[in-house]
Parts: sequence; structure tokens; C-alpha cells
Amino acid sequence: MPCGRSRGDGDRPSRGTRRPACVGLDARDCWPWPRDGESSVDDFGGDRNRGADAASCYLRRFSGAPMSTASKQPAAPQTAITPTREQNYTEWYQQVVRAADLAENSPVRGCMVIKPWGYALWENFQRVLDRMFKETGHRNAYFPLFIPLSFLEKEAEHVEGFAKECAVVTHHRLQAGKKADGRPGLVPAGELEEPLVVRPTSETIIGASFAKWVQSWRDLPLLINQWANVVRWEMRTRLFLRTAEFLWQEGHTAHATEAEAREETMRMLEVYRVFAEEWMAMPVVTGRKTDGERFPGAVDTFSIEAMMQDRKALQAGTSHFLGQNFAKASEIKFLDQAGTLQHAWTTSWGVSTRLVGGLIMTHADDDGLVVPPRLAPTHVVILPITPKPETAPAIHEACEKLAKRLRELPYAGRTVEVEVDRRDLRGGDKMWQWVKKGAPVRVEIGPRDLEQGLVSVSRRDRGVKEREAMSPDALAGRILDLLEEIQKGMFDRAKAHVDRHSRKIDDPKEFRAFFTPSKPETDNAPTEIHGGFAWSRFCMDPAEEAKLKNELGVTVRCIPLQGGEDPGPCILTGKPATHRVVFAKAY
RNA sequence: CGGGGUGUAGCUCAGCUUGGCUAGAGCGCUUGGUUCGGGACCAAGAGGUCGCAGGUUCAAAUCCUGUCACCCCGACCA
Repeated sequence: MPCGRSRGDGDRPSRGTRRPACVGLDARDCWPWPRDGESSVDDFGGDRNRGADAASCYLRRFSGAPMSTASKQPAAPQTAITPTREQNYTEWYQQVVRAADLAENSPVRGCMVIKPWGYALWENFQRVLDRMFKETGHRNAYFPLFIPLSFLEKEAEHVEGFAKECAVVTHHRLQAGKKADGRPGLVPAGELEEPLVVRPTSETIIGASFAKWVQSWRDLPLLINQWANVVRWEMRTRLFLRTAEFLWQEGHTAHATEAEAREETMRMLEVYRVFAEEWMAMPVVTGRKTDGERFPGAVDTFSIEAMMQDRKALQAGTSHFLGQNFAKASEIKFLDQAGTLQHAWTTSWGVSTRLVGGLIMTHADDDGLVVPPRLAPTHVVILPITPKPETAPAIHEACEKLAKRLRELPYAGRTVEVEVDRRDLRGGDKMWQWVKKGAPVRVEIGPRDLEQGLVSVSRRDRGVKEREAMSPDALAGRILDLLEEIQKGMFDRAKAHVDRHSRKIDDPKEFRAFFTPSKPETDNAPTEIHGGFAWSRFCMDPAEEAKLKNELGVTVRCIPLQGGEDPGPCILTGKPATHRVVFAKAY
């Protein structure tokens, strides 16, 4: 694992650095970082961690927790993830992926192993999106992994866009022989007549099928989706955000008219917006890409852009209007009602496992992942507390009874998913594992609860140690509202973050300052979190955009569909501009 | 492909400058015990061809040469 700064046990401070018991102090005094900066207070300081600290300090005070030897050292909060978001955002991200048990690096460079909890998330993404695609008239199909090299060459811009990152298959056999280093082993044999490209995207191979399927205007529109893996040989990769192989869905449609195809493009963009906001609780800006950021071969590319907690933009989904470019390349032609032979108008659109990265960077905190209830693999985790063996059977029975009851309730297109965690682990370990995985609700049932006919309920969007006692009846009656309350709270919190770091900027000096860290960047220190979304006017000159990217690392994320029109001078050139665009640093 | 760095236990690393006992630590893992509405403690234990190949030497994790892999920073990208 490439985590030079992580501790030996991976995810929590060792004894020497543990936070001292904060006896008699207000929780605020446990907060180690300066409170004067906007970021520390608003972004990370104001969230649930402070509550967790307060509760934890309180518990320690009354549970007689010893003042550890660490009390001589500067206070550091005991977060489940080290480093924290503020200390080192990119390292924090990697540690969350690991602590939440989502994925790990594979023996193959740039590829990842998606572990059960991570894959369950993706399965939920798939389930919901697939239903949305079906509801908008699409059907699933599957096209080959291998694309003849000549297919990729058909569309000029497309070639240029992908050529540099394609994996190429040149042989179809292995045989015993001498390897490059002279040692015996398996070597490729049976060279192919024509090399095959492992699909980086499937426009061309699907186009070949569409050309056969479309003859008449009656065959249109043709609305197809496929769930697949694709390969883009990236130089630098990060789990979920950019991997050499990733999982995605790609929709491909063909239409009789430009208007219809454009309408489809926008319809699917809207599907993505709804999915991001209402299911992932991730607010997005929808907009059109500039020429520089367009999909190679597309006439227009639209995207949903989300702001991560480090204020950088993540392109979370794209929808392309391809015009007749690919129809001409693949000869997708039809006879219209007047008997004229015409090229079809096509679209394509996709979202990928990158969304999991977006989910993490939108919602996770310094204690690990936080999963929005509507997409959570498990909504409620029930933890039996069995200090004495003799009471264990009764407690387990109570747990199963509650689980059974909750599982009968319908929620977000399925039923409430409940897991009773009876693994033979220490209670604290077990609880923290579920905190790190981000399960929305934890329920604890122990002997004292059982006696009083109560259960203890904790929410992942609140402090780790906060608990509320209620009867199983009350919980069953309240759980659906509770999950929706968490879902809404997560969106509101994320939206407030976006709003806090989005601003209209008309002064070039302010613009530059906005994207410049307050402290000078040094080689080995992580970049200070800064910037956000600048809504500024732009004259759309591609040369200016390239220059800006070079100088500040800032790009035009999109020309917003809403709230962009506002004539005035361009922020970069002063020339007349008609629209504000979203400028940001991006993933 | 340019610049920098690292390869020693499952993970994170120490040891190398100045070659020399049976190659170490923390965490994790196993077992036993004490604790336990909480990420505890004590004890015992499993686990390593020191990236690979040559060379120097009585002796190489350590010195030399070559090689491979990976990481970080750049150019490219969902």
C-alpha cells in the first residue's frame, strides 16, 4: 500500500499519540486546529466530529478513563481515520477506502479489487440506475470487449482522443519459449491479422451493430444500454477515481432527427442529476462542456459536476450529443418517411465506478465512510451486547426479532436491510468497523436495554457516542422517517458546502486569489485546501482556457444550464461574454 | 517519457554510513488468562530465500555492478 504516512495498524492512533482524556474541558478545547480559518470551522470543524469529541470526553470523564501518558503531548482527536481531511486530503481518501473495506490495489498496476462492501454499493447504484434507464425506454444488451483497431480509426477525433491510452491485443496464444531476459517461460505466439483494442468505450463497435439494426425510420429510436468494464491505460491512478479498468454503464441511442437526439441527451443528463442528488445525496451542477473538454467525436458534451470536500470538481457523469459523426463513421443509415436515405443522429452517456469515489469525497468524514441510506447495502446494524453468557440467548433472540420486524418495511425500492452482527469480536471493535463502513443506523441491545424494554439507536450522521433509547416499537415506527431524515441531512450538508464555496467573481485579482493557496506550496506537504467553484464570465476562447489551466490548474468545468446567462466582460480577457461558466480545479 | 525516491514478517518501518552472534520493533494474526455497554491489559506463539542476478570477501540485509518492480512530482485523462 502506498501510504507512507499511515500508522502500523492502519487506521487509528497508537497509544503514544492518543488524545488525552479531556476531563473537565469543553469539547471545543479538544479541537486541535486553528478556528480562525474559514475551512476548519465551516467544512470540517462544524460537523459531527465535534459532537463525537464532546461525547467521548464526557464518557471518559465518568468512566474513570486514565489520563494516559500521552497527556504530555499536544492534543489530537481520536479519529478513526488518520490523517484527517485537513491534514492530508488525498491520504485521508485512501485510508477511508481501506478502513471502509471498499477496495484494494491489485497485482496489476492501476487496477483495483472491489471488495464486497464496495461492490454492494455499486450493485445498488446499478439497480437504481438500471430501473431509471428502463423507465425511460432503454434496454440492455452486451457488446464485445475487443474492438478491431480499424473500427477505432473510423472517427478522426475519436482516434486522437483515445489512442494514447489503449490496451492492444496482438496475439492469441502462449507457448513455451525464451522470454526477453533469456529465461524459459510462456511467450506470446499466434500474431493476429489485425490487432484488437480493449474497449476504452464502445461507440464504434456498437455503431457496427446499429448499422445492421437500423434500416427504416420505423427502427428508430434505438435505445440501448450496456453494463460493462472498460480499460483506459492511465498513467496515474487512484482507487475508484481513476483506474486502468473500471466498471460503468454506457447508453447508446440512435434517432431520426437532431431534435430527438438532443432531447435524449438532455433526458439522460437529467436522469444522472436526479440519481446524484436524490440517491447519492450529492449536489451537482449540470452544464455543457467547452470545446476543450468535449468527448472526442461528440458535437456537444454535457456533464454533472460535483464539488468534493476539498472543493475540487468531480465530473460525475456525462451525456454526449454525437450529431451524425459516428453514424457517418459506422454508416448508420435509414430511409425516412419520404424515402430519402439519411444518417441517424446518435447519443451516448455513461457513469462509472468513479461515482463511488464521489460518494466518499462528498460524505465521508474523519471517522470513515458515511453512506446515504437510499444506497446503503445495510441500513441497520444490530449489535448484541452480551457481557454475561447467561443473558446472551435472550439478547440474540431480541435482536433477531427486531431484525425480522424491520426487514418487513419497504424502503427506497426494496426493504430495510438489517444485519445482526454476532461475530465474536470485542464490542468496541465491532462498533467502529460499522462506523468506518458508514452504515446509517446502529442499534445496540444489551441486558439493561432488554430489562427496560428498550434499544439504543445511533446514527452515522451524528456523533459516534451519541445514543438514543427507544422501544423496538418506536424504532419500527420511526425507522423509515429516520432514514429519510439522514438522507436529507446529508444532501443539505453537502449542498451547504457547495454553496459556501461557490461565488460569482468578476474581478480578475479576486479570481486569481480564489485559486491560490494562502501558504506557498512546498514539495512534500499536501496542498492546502482552497478554491471552489468560481462563477465567472468567459468569452469561450480555447487558447485562454488552455493558458489558465497551465498557470493556475483551473479549468472550465461546465457552462451551466441554469443561472449562467449574464452578459458582461470576460474574466480572463475583458472581451464581451454572454455567460458565466463554472471554473474550478478538477479531478 | 523527464525529475526524485523506495524495495527487510500480513501492514508500517528500524538495521546499511563503519560487512561479523540465532535479522529486530510496533500494529495485525493464533492460543490462554484477566477485563469488557466497548476500539483494554498480561503471557505464550505462528510468520522473513532482507526485490532479483552477478561480483568482492574467511564472512554480505550491509560494499560494487547490472536488472526488475513500485511510489511521489510533472505532461494526459471519466
